[in-house]
Amino acid sequence: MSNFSGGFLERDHDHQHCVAAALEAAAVLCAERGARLTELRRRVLELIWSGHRPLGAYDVLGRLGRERRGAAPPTVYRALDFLLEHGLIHRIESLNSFVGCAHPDVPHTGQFLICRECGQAAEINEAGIDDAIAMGARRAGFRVESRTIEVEGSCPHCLDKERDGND
Amino acid sequence: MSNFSGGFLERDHDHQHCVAAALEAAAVLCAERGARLTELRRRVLELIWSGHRPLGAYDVLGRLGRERRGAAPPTVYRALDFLLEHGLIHRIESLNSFVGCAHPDVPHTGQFLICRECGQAAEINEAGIDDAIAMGARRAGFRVESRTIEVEGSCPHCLDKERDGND
DNA sequence: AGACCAAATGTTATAATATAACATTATCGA
DNA sequence: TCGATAATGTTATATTATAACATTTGGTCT
Repeated sequence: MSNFSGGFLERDHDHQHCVAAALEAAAVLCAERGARLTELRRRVLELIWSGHRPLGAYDVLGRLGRERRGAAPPTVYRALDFLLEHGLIHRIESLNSFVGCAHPDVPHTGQFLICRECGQAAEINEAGIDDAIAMGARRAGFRVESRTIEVEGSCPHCLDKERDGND
Repeated sequence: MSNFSGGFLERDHDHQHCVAAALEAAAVLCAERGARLTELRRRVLELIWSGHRPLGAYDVLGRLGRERRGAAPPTVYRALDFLLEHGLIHRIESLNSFVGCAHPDVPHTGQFLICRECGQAAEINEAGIDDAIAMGARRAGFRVESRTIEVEGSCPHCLDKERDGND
């Protein structure tokens, strides 16, 4: 599989289905692990999946607040911690925000392409990146425990728009 | 050059010299560019170079505050912005902190190995990483504008200590 | 069912990181 | 020296994140 997750990587993206599939996968995975995907956690995951755009904790809180009284920062951060622990979402360090993971079943650390125009983030899975990091670490005698790989730029869709505006 | 910058990458590290060299390089570079490396900016750069440990803005502020009355967050953030603009420091996204750049003359985006034990960060320059990212981006039709590459783990020095404590 | 325990959530307060907006001071070229 | 511009000072506040303790919920054991 060369394409990995959603957004601008796919030509015809059925987002309804994409969200439903993510929620279903999460349910299955939590059941397998005996982890409790409560209503709150499920709802936070759904909000994060509402777009392929990383969402900040306070964005989530804002949307949640309208429907659940008593929603406060810890409400959201605890749900996010749970989702992170189970690999259901990734944190985007450079944006202080969170995005859904399409392959929570396979342990991995994310590699992200983030569009500065439209804000969408796509997760890729380029073995060469991890290989090259392993190489660099080996040279330095360094033991790798986790990686943060976040690439900013312009997504194909926004590049097209740019060309239409004859750039 | 396989080693790139300081800290645990070098066997015998003369830190006095390392800081002095960085400050001198900054002075030269700013002179060339007609940029003003003021006393404040120079001092902030020096504080950041005080170790190969990324320093938070408020750490810098704390140290600065003792010697300069009227130091406030904007004081520090403005100096940091200047240093970032001129490539004299890098921002470590995953730590919300800042670390000196040993090669400000060569435009590049940093690749960091960050030790969870001792907190030191080393900058490496592994062409294969950028190549692999370029490959992944090309596959996705994505134009790369900047990269965040931060690898967490254990540095050789801390791995040694771990073994001494018969791990 | 009832009692209990642990996990999840609610609630209040506050810590840590970052920026906005406007006032003052320093520097440099004309 | 004057005036423009850049740098810094100052005050206030926005944004992101966590601590600490109270309450509720859900499952388990008898």
